[in-house]
Amino acid sequence: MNRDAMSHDDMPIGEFSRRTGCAIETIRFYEKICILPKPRRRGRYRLYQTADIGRLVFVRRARELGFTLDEVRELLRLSGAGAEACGEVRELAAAHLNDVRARIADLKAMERVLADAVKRCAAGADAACPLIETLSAV
Amino acid sequence: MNRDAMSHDDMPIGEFSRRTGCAIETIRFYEKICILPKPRRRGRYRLYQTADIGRLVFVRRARELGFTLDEVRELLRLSGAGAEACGEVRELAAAHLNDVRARIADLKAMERVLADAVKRCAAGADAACPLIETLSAV
DNA sequence: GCTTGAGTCTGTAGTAACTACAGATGTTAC
DNA sequence: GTAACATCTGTAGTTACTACAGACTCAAGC
Repeated sequence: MNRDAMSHDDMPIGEFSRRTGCAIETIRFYEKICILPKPRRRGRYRLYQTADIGRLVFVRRARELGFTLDEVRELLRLSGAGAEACGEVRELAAAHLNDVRARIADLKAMERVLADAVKRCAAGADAACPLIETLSAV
Repeated sequence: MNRDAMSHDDMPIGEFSRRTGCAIETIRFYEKICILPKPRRRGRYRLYQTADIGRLVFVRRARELGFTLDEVRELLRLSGAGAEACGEVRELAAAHLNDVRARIADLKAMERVLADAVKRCAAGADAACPLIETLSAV
């Protein structure tokens, strides 16, 4: 077994994990669902290269922005397609932005109701618990 | 088989579903995980009563406010415990409210980044796609 | 040479809160 | 009688991981 099967640029999954901030299990998971390509191996051990870091960081950032993995797949495809894909990317992002805004609106509605009930509860002016009353059928 | 096993107040799951706005499958699911008690049966068919509606509506409202089913279980327990449980209810709700606010903050951070990237993309002043650039490693 | 510890491997199951069937059985209307 | 509808049980799918179990590999120390 040739030790030089591993070049100076190669790193095992642990280092790849540290350098991308992505958990080892998540890396293997991304490989299984084809978000990341199958890496070279040295025996049964995966070998990653510095150049692979970019793609995984891209994926993690997209996830942090709330894109689903299906959307991330699409973004990865478009990111390799050059400038003419920009319109499609924008459409995807704009749709996702709408989604995010809708979720914010939903959460704000929850917040209003909760904050009001907690406040009334803390004030203690009500006979029954205002929170339980809010939830109970009238 | 006595048809009067069903009293005038009894309803089958379909009507219970319509009157609570909760899907039939969800009702059976709630029963399985003990959010709802096992109802009486007429043969193999479930029978619900008008009085059962309140509990399910309570559950659905709590869910709409973003409480988890574990929290809902707790709320149900506390709602039967009378006025002295009010403090516990408030604590639970206040913790959940914090959670909701944290999620709003996360989503707003996403919104800012996305909105900015979409705007720059639409302006078209950049050479590369600003959205892809945002996601790519620097 | 042997052990110990760290790192990695595969594969499976668990999480949350449903949702969507398949395939059987029961009830109602005509 | 038969067709249409309602209900039944049980299982599997969804999302994006996370957490093992149990095996294997490798380098360092004695």
